[in-house]
Amino acid sequence: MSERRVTIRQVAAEAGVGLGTVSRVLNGAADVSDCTRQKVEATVQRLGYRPSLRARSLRQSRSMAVAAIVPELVNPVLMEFLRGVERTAEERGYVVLIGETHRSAARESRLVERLVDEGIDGVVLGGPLVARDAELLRDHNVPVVPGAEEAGSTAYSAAMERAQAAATRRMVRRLLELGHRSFVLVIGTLPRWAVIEQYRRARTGAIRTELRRAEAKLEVLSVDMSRVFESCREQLGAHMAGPDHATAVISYSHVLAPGVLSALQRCGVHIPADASFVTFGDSDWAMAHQPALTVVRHDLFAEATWLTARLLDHVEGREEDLVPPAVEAELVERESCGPAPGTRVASSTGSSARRGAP
Amino acid sequence: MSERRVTIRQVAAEAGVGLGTVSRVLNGAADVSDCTRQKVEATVQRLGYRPSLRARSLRQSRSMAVAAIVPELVNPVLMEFLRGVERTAEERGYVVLIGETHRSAARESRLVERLVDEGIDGVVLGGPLVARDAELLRDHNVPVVPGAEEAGSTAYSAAMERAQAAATRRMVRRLLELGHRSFVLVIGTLPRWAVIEQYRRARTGAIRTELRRAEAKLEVLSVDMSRVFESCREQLGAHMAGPDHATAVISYSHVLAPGVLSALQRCGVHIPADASFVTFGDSDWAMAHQPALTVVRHDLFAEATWLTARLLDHVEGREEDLVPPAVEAELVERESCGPAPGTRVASSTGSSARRGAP
DNA sequence: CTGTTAGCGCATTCAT
DNA sequence: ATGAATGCGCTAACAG
Repeated sequence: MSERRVTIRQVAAEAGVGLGTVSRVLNGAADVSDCTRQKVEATVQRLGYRPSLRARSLRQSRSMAVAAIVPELVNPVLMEFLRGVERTAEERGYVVLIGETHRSAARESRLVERLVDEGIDGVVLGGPLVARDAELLRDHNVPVVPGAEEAGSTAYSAAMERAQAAATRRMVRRLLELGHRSFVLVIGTLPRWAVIEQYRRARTGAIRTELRRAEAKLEVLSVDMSRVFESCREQLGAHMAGPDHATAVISYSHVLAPGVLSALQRCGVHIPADASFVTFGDSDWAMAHQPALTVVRHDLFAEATWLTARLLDHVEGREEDLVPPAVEAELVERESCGPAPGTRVASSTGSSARRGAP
Repeated sequence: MSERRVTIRQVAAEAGVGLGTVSRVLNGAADVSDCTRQKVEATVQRLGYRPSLRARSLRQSRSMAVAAIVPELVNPVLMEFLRGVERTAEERGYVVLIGETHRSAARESRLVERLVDEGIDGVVLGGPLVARDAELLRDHNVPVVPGAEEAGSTAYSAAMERAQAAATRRMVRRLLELGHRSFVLVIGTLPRWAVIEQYRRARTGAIRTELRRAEAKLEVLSVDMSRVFESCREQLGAHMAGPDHATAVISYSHVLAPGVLSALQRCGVHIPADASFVTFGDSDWAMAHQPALTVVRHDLFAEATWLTARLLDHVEGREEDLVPPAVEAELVERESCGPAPGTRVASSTGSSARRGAP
């Protein structure tokens, strides 16, 4: 129907009022007479006028858009994160630009530059940024959550790490309690600025500490993320064929789990009879797997929701310093963990069995 | 560092050249002397100047941004779609706005209006749109792929439907060949404008046709998407308890599969001994499941890639009418399908065994 | 080759 | 309460 974009001038002309008046009506300014207001609104309707957000953005230097930067979109766990961002942004009238770095510093830089040039209102991070990009953002006064770890770490990321570490420790202890003494941790090879690097440190640190204390063995296997299945097969095949192979297998990431499970099966390792299995990150599939998978679950959706709300508060000037929510990370025990082969376990104290939907 | 945004004027002033010259250098116009070009570039560097994309957008009425509209982000299959869009958009210098309708008409409308106002360059659809929104887009000359089905359907969606139907038929025939005569199709209850509605029609149509021809029984179970696990348990529990329960279970969607599998297991149904299982949509988890799942796979990533490329070609004026690619949909046979209980099967002709990563 | 002018569509001063 | 002017930062069309 409409040939050319209808502008605010046309509305003004058609309604026989001044240009600014239309603007006032649109923005719900208080001081407009009911008479003119209705006249304008009618004209707006009739002409099918829609204000141009880019003109508005240029004028107000606010774009009502935020960006979510994540390493990759394949990871369902990061999807949860993205969902959380999208949800709260949408609720508050913002759109979200998706930024996938593909774990490439070059792409990340291009992306961040583009976002800055776009005049984005803020960015929420699903993973760490290389220093240069973080600086660029800071130099252009683009708010970022979680905030840069100036002098250590922010209250939020500290809480997050603590939660991760705590759940991880519970997981390891439970495994030790079940008699396991030989562990293998399967981890994806990643560039130095890996997925939510803070988590990584928290997790691996907790595992190492607990295991050292119990004088248990830990082998770390790095698999090639670009060929997870094959790589898992090779690495685990070699390891499990060895004389004293692990009886407890920990998958560092939700995306790794299928590869690890598949490899284990091909090695003829039965879960949980021959070995126990646990992974970070939960999903319906982990629940439906047979046996159902024990996981360390972290509610990234909730986290993203909270972070985004915080970002938008900041953007909108309203600096309510919300207390960080209880960042939840929990051990969900299901069937993939059992006593180490040839072990008799007394009781399963301290286990927090959960089965609810993820 | 930078107090205020540095503009093109400052660069011009600092470099001692005209305003337009800087613009020319920035846009790589041919007719600039090397001398001035270098002078300008140096100044740009020194001042850390970054052109404002919103000003540029306003002027050129092109935003270099496209939107991807999907019903939901939870579905990993739609994620694949989103990945495809993001990938090719990024390659060509566009950013992508994510639009999640949450399967709500109201949200969809808000979203589309916002996108139109934003002056988006185009939108790629991961699901159908309500008529009103499609019109709004059309009225504002926003290109959309897949195109509206004017007078039936576009060449593309026709090809897509054909591919879906063909793979679905192969799947059903294979099941019949294995001796199954009683089927159950588990499907999510959705608003009328469901996920990629075209697929749905293609799939269910193909299933019904094949089954009718073979005089086999089909029961359709609708589960509540908001509580998949519980709903599956109830529905399937009731059905499988009946006297002549199905021996072949088809899950309509990838997100449904975990719920269905879990319910089946709780019913004491062993796969594939007691019943065969197949789902639409593949993933690492489907491969790693025990038994590994037979699936009808459709490469949504490839599809999104192609669609987006086509959209951008259109946006950029270059109207190369690419021939639709061979839209792949294939039956991937794995271990979750076997002969119907009490049946002896001759050979497994016509089966296309595949095991590659998804 | 380069400087100047005129808007893109809007919100925001100012006057009235 | 409202109309008129100013400019957000940029590109395009025009002069020189």
